[in-house]
Amino acid sequence: MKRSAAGKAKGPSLKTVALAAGVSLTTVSNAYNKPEHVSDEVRDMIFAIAREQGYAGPDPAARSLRSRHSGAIGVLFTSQLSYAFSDPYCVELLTGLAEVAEENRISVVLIPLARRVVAPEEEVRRSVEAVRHAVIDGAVADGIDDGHPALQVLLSRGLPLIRSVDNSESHCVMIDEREAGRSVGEYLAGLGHRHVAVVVDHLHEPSSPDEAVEEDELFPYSRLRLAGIREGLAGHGRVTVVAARRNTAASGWVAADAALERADPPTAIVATSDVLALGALEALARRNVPAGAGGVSVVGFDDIPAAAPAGLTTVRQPIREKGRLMGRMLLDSSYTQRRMVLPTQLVTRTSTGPAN
Amino acid sequence: MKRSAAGKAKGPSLKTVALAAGVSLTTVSNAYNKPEHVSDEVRDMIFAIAREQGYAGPDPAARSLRSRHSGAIGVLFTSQLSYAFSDPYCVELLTGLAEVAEENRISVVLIPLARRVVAPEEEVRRSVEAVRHAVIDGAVADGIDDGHPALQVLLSRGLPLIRSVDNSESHCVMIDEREAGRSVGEYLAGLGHRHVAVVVDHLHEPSSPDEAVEEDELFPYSRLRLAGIREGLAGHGRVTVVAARRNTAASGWVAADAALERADPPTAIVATSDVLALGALEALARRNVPAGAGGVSVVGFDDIPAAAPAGLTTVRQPIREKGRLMGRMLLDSSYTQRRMVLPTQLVTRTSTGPAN
DNA sequence: ACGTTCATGTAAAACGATACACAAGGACCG
DNA sequence: CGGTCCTTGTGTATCGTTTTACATGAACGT
Repeated sequence: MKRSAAGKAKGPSLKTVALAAGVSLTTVSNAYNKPEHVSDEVRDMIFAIAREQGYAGPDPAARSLRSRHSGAIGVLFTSQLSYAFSDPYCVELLTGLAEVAEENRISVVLIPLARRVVAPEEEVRRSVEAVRHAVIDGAVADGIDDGHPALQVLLSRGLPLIRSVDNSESHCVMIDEREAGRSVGEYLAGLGHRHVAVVVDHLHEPSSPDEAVEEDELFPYSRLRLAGIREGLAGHGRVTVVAARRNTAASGWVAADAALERADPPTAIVATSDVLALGALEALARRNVPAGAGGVSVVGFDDIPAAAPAGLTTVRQPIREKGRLMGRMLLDSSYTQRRMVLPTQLVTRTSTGPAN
Repeated sequence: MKRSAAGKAKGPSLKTVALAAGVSLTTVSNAYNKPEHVSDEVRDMIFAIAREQGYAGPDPAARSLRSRHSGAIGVLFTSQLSYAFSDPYCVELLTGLAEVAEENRISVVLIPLARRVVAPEEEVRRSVEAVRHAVIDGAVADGIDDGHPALQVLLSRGLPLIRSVDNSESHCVMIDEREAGRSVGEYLAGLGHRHVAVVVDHLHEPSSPDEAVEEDELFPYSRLRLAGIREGLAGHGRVTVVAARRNTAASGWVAADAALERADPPTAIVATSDVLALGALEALARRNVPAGAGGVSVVGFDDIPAAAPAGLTTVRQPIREKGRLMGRMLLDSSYTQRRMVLPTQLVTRTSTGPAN
């Protein structure tokens, strides 16, 4: 098994295999990609020689370059990957997307994005690079605000993009965020609530929950939900906005606690996500204030799996289905639809009741 | 803004930009990749022309082909992606890995693998294809049994691979699964348990929990844990093995229930994962049998986040740290270590107590 | 004034595969 | 027997970069 050490020791390639097999480049390529175009004998012979040379099949990068597609799609996150996995909403969406990707035999590339508004220049540059370098055929971006430079790059690369916010320019799968908020406002107004605290998920991290909230800097969905809530309350009640530092139960706890601490505490707390709302429930529990009837009402959004066990009233949206649809819209060319609005539904549980 | 329609309408490329800017290909390339090698003036000019042409920067596939690296690593799962996200162990591991990937500005490609032993031929072929086509610089494979064809492909592609099972041939970050099992066996023996049911996560789906379990077909970790448990009991007690169809609480419930239904019910149930163990707790609750002292003891493995709230006795392993280390071993070239064994620790909670 | 270094920039050769157009030899058909 | 397919293959031209090695002129110390 001695090997001649002459010549440069380059790895095996289609060429070396073709040479050894005495067939053309194309034939070897076909053996891998279009087995039906090559006779069984020749194909087996080629594979045997490939194995012998330690050739693992066509190089994916070269294939992608030449064929102009890669068999992978990207998922853009507004946050760190490491955080995304702890967000039930993200996980659920990703699950739906992954289902479709699997059906289509496509793999999924996770790409974290910096938060545009506040991220240090460096962060943004970094996420643009990530998108620039990603070998993908398209992407899904959830909850990323318009004009994030990374989206621009994606678009100018000519890649299809599916989003979850309303935008006439790109395809999207969305819910009517504002309407969802309104249903909550109306519901609370109907229960007699006159002062509602809204815990919002903030784009940047405010130094304290008391800091005035710049509504420009909210995530698109937070802004719309907040607007909807105000609309739904329609003058029946006033709103105090409290910012959470991050979309975690702990942050929700802190923010809700600050609201309850006020001289004029609210009779209801709405959080722009269930995770925050669960934190608010925690805040109430620690203060021995009951949630719902006879105490302070709490409402969330999304109806993540943990909401029901906690008795949390929330606005349900079909998260997993949303992920699936985004995937289909991206991968299934028979989907001609450009824009899809999914239904939402207020699910009342024990965390809400009439105002005290 | 009329455009000459002559010539083929190909997209912009380094070449078109270089031509329009009156500089060489290399210079344009450098403007993107080695900004310090190009004067500010020229660079800005190049970017301006690029923007004008709608050029989004060097093509990732071509870059990968030429430079021989892609800025992405793969994660191989034994299961469907859609399922992996609902497995707390996976999520935790992924989180750790993602942290490191982010630090290194590397993106993560999710690649599902078919279960080798039983998967239909087609499934295996499909997962091998997925690995073949993935544009990655290396991969992490957790809990995948030796000799899975996809691993072979990866290896013959010459990609670095980090695994979580003991194998002298490849780098790995692991725990001493057997020892972990033994600690449970010894613990239960010490508590006086003489009959222990072990709920194992099975590679294939047995038709019923009563079916004889082929230990060859267990996941590597299940097999080792089971062996460890036997060793720990060391003749003080006997073991009944029950197979769960999948690694979910529901399956754990069914399997545990079957064990409890026996003529000679066990006094303790060990499950090879916390998820299964939580299902076992559920089974006890439904039967109004207390868990732990005065009832049936339940032990799990891994100490996932949900274990503590449930009072589940379990063998803790530093899952997230494991993910981080796998990532570092793959990405940080200063990590020369080939093999790393992480500590485990039996964490006793309320789900265990003396045998009745 | 001379060699050395630095800052810029250039030219040409890979990188490894797939698409496209076409060819040889049978089979088939009327 | 001539034409038309079908099967199995073959060459060759790209795909769009990065690399490697080299060129140019200015700056600089001695």
